[in-house]
Amino acid sequence: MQVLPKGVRHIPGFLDRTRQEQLVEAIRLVVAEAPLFVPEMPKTGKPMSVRMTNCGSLGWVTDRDRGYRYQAQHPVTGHPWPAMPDVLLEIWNAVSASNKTPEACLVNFYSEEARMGLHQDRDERDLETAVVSISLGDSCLFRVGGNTRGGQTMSFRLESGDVVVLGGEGRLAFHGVDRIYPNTSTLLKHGGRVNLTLRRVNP
DNA sequence: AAGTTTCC
DNA sequence: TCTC
Repeated sequence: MQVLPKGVRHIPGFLDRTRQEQLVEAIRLVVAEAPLFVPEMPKTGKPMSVRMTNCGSLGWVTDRDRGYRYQAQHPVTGHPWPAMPDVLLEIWNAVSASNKTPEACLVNFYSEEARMGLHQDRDERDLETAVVSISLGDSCLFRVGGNTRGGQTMSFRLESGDVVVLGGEGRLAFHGVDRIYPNTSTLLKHGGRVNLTLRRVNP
């Protein structure tokens, strides 16, 4: 019997099709203003397989020279990130159990081949407020474990419209994306998966 | 180290 | 707090 780690909440089908389409349109506008870029691993400069952008007052970025960080400007255009769409704030308010507002929405685009290795979200100064993750487009195999790298993990499928909340004991759970299942959704005309991660950065 | 790997 |  598969049991999610404590503090990890999977809400299948939280967003209906209309809501998902509303989100896609909002993200389309974000990407038009803040183009997707290829993040680099610290030190090595090795490109990650996802492409990303952000909206909100802060965005998560990484490059060879400066590593993982939050900053207020797009690393390529130098412009401020687009505002957080209201639809994202509504979802945050519904599931985060926080009175604080999210400062960052990281937008990760996964092509068929993209993966995300197991990691913790710990670049935020606020490690108490939950992290909220929204899946759109193609399904993926999501892996989640405990708060140490070597521990037990489990995996399950995430589908378009699902929401995952990492809160409480689950806030620092290791998690990643093992694979994308191509052509499993009609939401995105050109396929692929979009993950939206809402985070509070400052306490 | 959001790196290797767990997928199939 | 800054950096990876």
